[in-house]
Amino acid sequence: MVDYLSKTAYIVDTLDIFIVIDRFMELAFESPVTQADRTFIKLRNDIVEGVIPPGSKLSETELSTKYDVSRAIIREAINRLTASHLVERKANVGARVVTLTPQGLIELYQVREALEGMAARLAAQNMSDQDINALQGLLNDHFDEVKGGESYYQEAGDVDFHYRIVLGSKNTHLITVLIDGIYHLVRMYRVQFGMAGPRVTTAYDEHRHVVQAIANRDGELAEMLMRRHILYSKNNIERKLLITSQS
Amino acid sequence: MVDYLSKTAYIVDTLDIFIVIDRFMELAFESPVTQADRTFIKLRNDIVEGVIPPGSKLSETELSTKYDVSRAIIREAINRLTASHLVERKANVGARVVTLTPQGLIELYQVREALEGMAARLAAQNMSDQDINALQGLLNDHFDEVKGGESYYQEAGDVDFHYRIVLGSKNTHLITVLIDGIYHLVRMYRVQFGMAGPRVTTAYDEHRHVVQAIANRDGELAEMLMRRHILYSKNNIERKLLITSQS
DNA sequence: CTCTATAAGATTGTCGACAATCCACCACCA
DNA sequence: TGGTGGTGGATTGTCGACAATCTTATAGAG
Repeated sequence: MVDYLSKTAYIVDTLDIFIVIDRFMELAFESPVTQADRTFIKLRNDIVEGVIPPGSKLSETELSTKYDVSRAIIREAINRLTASHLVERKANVGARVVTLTPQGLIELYQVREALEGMAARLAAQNMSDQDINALQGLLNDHFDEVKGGESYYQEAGDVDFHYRIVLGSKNTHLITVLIDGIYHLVRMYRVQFGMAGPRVTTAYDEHRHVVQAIANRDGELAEMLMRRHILYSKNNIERKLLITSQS
Repeated sequence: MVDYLSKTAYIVDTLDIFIVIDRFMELAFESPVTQADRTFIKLRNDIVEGVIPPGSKLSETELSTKYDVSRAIIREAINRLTASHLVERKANVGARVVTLTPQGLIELYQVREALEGMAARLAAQNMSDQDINALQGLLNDHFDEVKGGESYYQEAGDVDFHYRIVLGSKNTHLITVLIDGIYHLVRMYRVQFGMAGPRVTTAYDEHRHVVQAIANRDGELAEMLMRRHILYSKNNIERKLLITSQS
């Protein structure tokens, strides 16, 4: 039998389809094996989706009955959520879901600008030609959707785009900080402040330019364009916040 | 009695000295209250200092006897270390101290460049005049040391300098990611690869320029200078790595 | 001799109970 | 009435034991 396995890639055989997952994609796909893993993911989702609203107290005993697991598991889940900045814990007092503020959202986007800018720079240097082709293909699919008037671009396509570039940086720290730290918070803000909003077409063009720079292996330009892209997103969101707070 | 307390600052009364600590400095000073806190800090220190060498297996039972606490506490400590990227854990198998590679060090510095660059930009915008004065005072003290030939600048002064600017950004995420995530890893690399090295005078000048840009409230320049400073550090370290690996 | 399957041992995952701490309430006093 | 101190209840922190899983050693088959 052929040895498909190596140190940097392994094969998943599902329904006769072979999928190659390199060691960086592993960081994006969390595969829960233990019960604490599953509970952590459930809890995180309930927090991000607002089922458990911001500022709520997370009682360990209460949650342990609600999710039907022991308190130890809830404790571990809460600890992980604390590391993700989704909850804050005070010793001997308890944990609360973070409260969201416009200022907090701005700070989040400042970190994104720095990290994703660097990610784009590194992606231009480290992505394989194959990955870049796939990324361009993704954008073409998006183009059809945008032209066809379907504008669910933001929610799915935008995430996909940013993920690919971040993974393309091949920088472990960059990837983990963004994917299992910051992105969940961003999603939480999106849900809570109710912004699935448009900004479809311009964002699409910005994505195109970033990919073009990466394809040209121009890291410096890729970083600049990505930073602008995120800055525009931030400004766009700030404008919406002003509008909704006025009404 | 006068109310010294407020939402953003509180007072520590020690030996008749009043120290004002704002909510950002809290993020740098970890005050262990629970036993898990103390064990976490001890374990982390032993890992960073090399008492527990890279790649070691962290047996929960073994550590629980060694540090004289229950296994639950060791587990929590290990979980936190995992969040700090100092150890890696595999479900049902165990945790190991991370192994250090030149490539890993480069990736760390890439993240530092992005985040601390942004920190400098934000510091130029958010630091108080008072903080900036204190920072300049710090540099003057350093100058006397450098001139006096004492070159322990790197280890203490350098850390102090970078901490102040990061805290000056007033960005919670930036601060926590760097201070309780990345800096410990950087220190671990320093210890393990044995580099307390010089590069004193040039680094000092670079620090001066960064502070000058911040004092001028020129965020863009401050970011550029900080990024260059870190890039030079990285190149310097890479050169040393080459030399030591040759000999 | 190599490879596979099984079983023993050891390690991690999970649980419920006990201890330590905090918080709100209430009585008491100036 | 306002403040102070103590007490009871509830919540978190810590522990040891049991269950589930992986690893290693061993025996057997091809």
